[in-house]
Amino acid sequence: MRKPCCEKQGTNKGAWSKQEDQKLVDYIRRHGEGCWRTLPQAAGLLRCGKSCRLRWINYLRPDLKRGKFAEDEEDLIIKLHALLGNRWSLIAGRLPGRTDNEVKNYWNSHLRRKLMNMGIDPKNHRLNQNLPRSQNRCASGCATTSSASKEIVSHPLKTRLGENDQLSEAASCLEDSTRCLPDLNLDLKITIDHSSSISIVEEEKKQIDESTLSRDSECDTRPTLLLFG
DNA sequence: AATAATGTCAACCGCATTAAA
DNA sequence: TTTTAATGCGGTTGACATTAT
Repeated sequence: MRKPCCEKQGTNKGAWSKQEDQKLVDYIRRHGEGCWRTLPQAAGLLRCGKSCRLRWINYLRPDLKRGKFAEDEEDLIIKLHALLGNRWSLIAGRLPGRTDNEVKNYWNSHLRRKLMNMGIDPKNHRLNQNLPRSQNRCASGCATTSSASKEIVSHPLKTRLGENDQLSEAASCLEDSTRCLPDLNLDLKITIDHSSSISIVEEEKKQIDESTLSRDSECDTRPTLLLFG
């Protein structure tokens, strides 16, 4: 049996009080982030380190944006989800001031339903076959209206058994979309306002692909895709 | 006005991954 | 190389708010 992450006896749970927040913020301002295990005691908090970390990352960090998601942020989340699946921390990493928890909650409460209403399966970003084509729009951002020009370069996507099935499904969906949605420009290269977002995504996908390829290198008929918003 | 249903979001839990010994 | 502890991540839960009946 695995030990608990930290001593749980006598620790508080549930919502944080203002005083607790203040103690945590003060401590991190003085000593910086890290060493979450010892932080609670050092900061005079009756919380487990995990709880402190989560509170800081999701709520107290000064660089958090909070508030309503902008339309271009929505677009980006949808596109990144199509590429990366439920890798919320990766997705959130491309949205300055947003946390993985926030992105995940927003996806589950807003975007998922939005896609479903558009006749799109939010799991794999495929068009729902039951709806007439005129009602089907591409999930990967092309049905949105953001004015910002965007680029998503998808690296070769391949199936990794189990956890990454979503990736390959999304990839094949994107591939399909070139055929079924001729108005979608999947040619190559546009720029994006989210500064370095795409190049970093590209890098991360490369890493995913590399680990994928190292497992099954026999197949190399992989599409290179690029989406326009 | 009261109650039920539904939505939202902060926080927790358990597993996976990484780093250190 | 193996073991162990710390940290990170995604799924899930539960409290509270809002909307519908």
